[in-house]
Amino acid sequence: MTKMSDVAKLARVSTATVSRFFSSPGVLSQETRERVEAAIGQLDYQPNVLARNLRKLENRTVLVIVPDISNTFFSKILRGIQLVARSSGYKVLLCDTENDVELEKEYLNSLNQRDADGCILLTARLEKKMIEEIAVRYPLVLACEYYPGADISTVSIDNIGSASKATEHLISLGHKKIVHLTGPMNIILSLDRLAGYQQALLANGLAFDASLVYHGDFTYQSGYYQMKKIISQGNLPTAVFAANDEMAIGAIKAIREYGLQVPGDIAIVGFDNIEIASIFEPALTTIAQPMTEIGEYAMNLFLALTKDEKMKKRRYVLSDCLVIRSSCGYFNEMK
Amino acid sequence: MTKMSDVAKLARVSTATVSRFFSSPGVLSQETRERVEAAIGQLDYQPNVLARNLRKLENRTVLVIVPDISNTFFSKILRGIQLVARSSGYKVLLCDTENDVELEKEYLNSLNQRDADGCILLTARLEKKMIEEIAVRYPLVLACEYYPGADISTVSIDNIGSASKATEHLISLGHKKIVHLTGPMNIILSLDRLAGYQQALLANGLAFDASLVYHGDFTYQSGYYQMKKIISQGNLPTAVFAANDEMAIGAIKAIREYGLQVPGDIAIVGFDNIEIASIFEPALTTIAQPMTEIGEYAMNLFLALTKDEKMKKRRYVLSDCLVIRSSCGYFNEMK
DNA sequence: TTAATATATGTAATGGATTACATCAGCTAG
DNA sequence: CTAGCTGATGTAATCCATTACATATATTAA
Repeated sequence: MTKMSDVAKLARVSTATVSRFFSSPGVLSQETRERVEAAIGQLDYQPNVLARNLRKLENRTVLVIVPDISNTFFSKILRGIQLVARSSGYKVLLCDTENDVELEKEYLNSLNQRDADGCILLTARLEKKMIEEIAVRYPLVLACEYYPGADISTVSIDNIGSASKATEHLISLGHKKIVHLTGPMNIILSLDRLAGYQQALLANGLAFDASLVYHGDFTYQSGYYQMKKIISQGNLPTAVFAANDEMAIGAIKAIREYGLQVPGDIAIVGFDNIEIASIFEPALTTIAQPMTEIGEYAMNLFLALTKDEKMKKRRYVLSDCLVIRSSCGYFNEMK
Repeated sequence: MTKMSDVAKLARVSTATVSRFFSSPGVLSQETRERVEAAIGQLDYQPNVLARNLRKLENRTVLVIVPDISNTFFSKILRGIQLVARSSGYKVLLCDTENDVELEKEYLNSLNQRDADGCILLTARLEKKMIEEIAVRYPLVLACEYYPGADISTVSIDNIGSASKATEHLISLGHKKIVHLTGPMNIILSLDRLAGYQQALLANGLAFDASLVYHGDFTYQSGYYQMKKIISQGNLPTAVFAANDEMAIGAIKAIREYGLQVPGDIAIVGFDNIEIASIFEPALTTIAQPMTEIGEYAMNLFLALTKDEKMKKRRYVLSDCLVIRSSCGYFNEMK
């Protein structure tokens, strides 16, 4: 493998000059620059990143911790991260935790070995204190989720507001008995969506009934089984607000298995607007999160933290929107 | 950040000894080992991977080039790769090309800068010759796809055989006019599935009719639009074999929009068995690929190549199976 | 003309772990 | 008692690019 000294020798300059050719070509005289360029071309030289990394004590890599890559919601965010990463010469180290908190911890520890310069977390199940400590030592950005009151850079949407918006949509269609299918209750995002649901009920003079809240874990399966449970208990709601699209789709499947119609018998609203939401039948009314954009913001925040150690932490709240399709009968009502 | 020499000083040994504590603790005397261990604990020392990488000229990283992470088929394979990677101390550098061949080339080039020790390709759109050249210099594994006649380690299923199996299933149900929705025709996998389709027709005395072959690109959208085209042309088939599940689902959506039934009017078989295949209605009959396993095999092959430069290239063909659900009316026929 | 400044390039230390080789103590065999 | 070996540890070169500092030359100001 050709190294810098080979290029230097061929171009009759020092390695310092070759190095400058890459980092600040402007300072070289035109003649030298051309000689170095020719030597590089002739030897097909490419700098060894390993050596550069050691010298600079950085490695232009961002650890991205994802709870579940097979969820398209996260993979779209990843795509946004990667987009920005690539254009600024950063690499993306993928860590799929499969929802395992221990793995999350393990991967975060690899920061100490300098496997990456910092990280972007798409999940936040570890104790706040632990994350805060890491954020002091390394650039760290939280996307989608957040820790209330923590001094950590964050990108997300207003989960409370949008959950409320989704619920109000159902209320505006005349629904009074609305079930909420939550995500895992150990993450803030699920709590926020539940809070938004409650808020919408109260704002519209409906009583909050804890027995209408069922807990899922964001998988199709949990939506399916929780919905079966609801139906088999016989206390049928007229609408369901699911905390994500997967669960909404699982719920629809369960409803259909009991010979009921969506939205005829039960209306459904989801959350996230993953691709299948528009393709599934009935097409899902849902809250559209700007997934790629969340990823882009997260990576940009990360880069900012990298450059400016003492940067004040920022919290971005991106706007989402309610996408009305057919799963809650809006169009039927309009007829 | 504590370094090895700090530990060495505290333990009153040389850095060589500390290094040996990690690489071959057995050679140290028990007393030394304990002293070093204590010093490490006291200073909370973790070796700097950057330095180790430079010295060893490796970085325990595998580049994984994925055509589309938001396709759950690929994300499951990624999961398999990551599983094995983690247990053998390797990191996964993610490169989503979004089906862009230029990006594929760009990412592969980063091997020359030692960003990774080698790579696993889940796509193979570049010229065979180029890939072969890279495979000579770095460990390289192809998963899912392959280049005919190339000396490259590969993991895949028998696409011809399974496409044939899928088509024969339709034939066995009495279908004679079967449309095939292909993937992009510049990849071998699509060609193989087409070949399997033809093979099944011929083996069963049905003529191959090129006008029944429509080209998609593995997206929902392409399945949807191609199917609309087919129907609007009026020359209706009784069955469709789609080269992947996304297109199959898109096709079903189109069929329904024309007021037709699946499987009543048109039966459908997909390919891959992504998660939504079992949840969608009608649930999709499809070829189940062992996705996680493909990933695991690929990573294991990669590791083998890493250890043994001169290893003979291997080609693994994993077994798949036809999962019969309701999209082609098998169960109806049984009644 | 000389001092001061700008421009271009080189010298060599540096980042932190790894490892070939050297050393030394203690032991065994002849 | 000595040559030869084993086991434990140290010394120092090495991986390769970066960069603070030094040097040399050309240019400008006074």
